[in-house]
Amino acid sequence: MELALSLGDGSTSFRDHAPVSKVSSKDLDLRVALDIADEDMGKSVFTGRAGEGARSRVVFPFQLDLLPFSPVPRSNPLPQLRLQCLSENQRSAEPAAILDTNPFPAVAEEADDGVSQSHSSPNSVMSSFHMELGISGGSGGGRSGGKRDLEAADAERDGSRGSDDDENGLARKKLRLSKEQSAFLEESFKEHSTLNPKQKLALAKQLNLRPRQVEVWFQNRRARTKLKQTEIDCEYLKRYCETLTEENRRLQKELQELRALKTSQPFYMQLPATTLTMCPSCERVAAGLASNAKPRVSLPIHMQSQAQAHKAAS
DNA sequence: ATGTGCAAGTAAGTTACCTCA
DNA sequence: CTTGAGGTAACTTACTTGCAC
Repeated sequence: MELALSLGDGSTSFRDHAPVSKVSSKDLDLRVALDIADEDMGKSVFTGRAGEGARSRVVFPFQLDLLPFSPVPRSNPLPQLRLQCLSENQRSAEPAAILDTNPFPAVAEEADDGVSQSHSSPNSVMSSFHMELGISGGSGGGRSGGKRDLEAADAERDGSRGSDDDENGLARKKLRLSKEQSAFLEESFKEHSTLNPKQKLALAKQLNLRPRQVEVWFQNRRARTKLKQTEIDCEYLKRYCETLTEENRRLQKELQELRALKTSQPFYMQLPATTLTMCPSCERVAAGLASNAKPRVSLPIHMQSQAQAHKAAS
């Protein structure tokens, strides 16, 4: 058993070799797999304008296994996030299946579909979307509505926004997407977490939603993904901290033993440190410890900068 | 080549509605 | 029936980027 432990300096390229760091002991089995094709992907996926092809393809399967004490069973693992920004060609590809159980004709691409789209998802028993007249306040529920120009611009942009609602004095009403609509959007999100206008229109048409609804759904979906990832990161850091604390405790104990050994058996301690190692069964020092042992635990790349900053600060 | 204004896109944060225990 | 919590659709704001001038 090697005792080398480090936060990692980020020099390890996860791209070049198997991105797995593993720590094993009798009470710990922690495995982190990280595959990042673009190191600053965390930013690059969600920034910049979609559909410009600047980033042809970013794939980052993120897998985190925390065993055996993880509260999350392996049968129901934390979500394995696999987000892709597809190339332009892939983006333009039409979804294989068409899901449209709506008896009403799709009018999502129409310029001023606000009212007509109030029929959105009439097939859904879950849907509560209906435009109620006579609710005071114009734009939804006391909202300021101070951005009329922007909303108008948005409406003009994709022919979907609530300006027409406002003009009609219609309050924001919450649409509950049907299971079919949600499932289809989820499938689409798996293929690409951002949409170009063409895809947005196509999805809206297929699902009989307004393009703005599809856009909002993807925005919220990305936010949920990020939130979930943050929770995962937080949980991992927590366990990582516990591991470090435990290792620190063990090293302190070992140090005490070595000091005691030095005073009682000075000849034994004349051996070079590189020949010392630890017996895996009794966890006491023996010969063979590598002085240049590699770090056995490393953080995911996207956490390393934080850890280093923290390290530097302390 | 550089600066500026605009349009379009996104993330982050917030609000409001709906469902359910 | 009421209520509070949680989920989520819709919205606002701030920022970035690309393009035309």
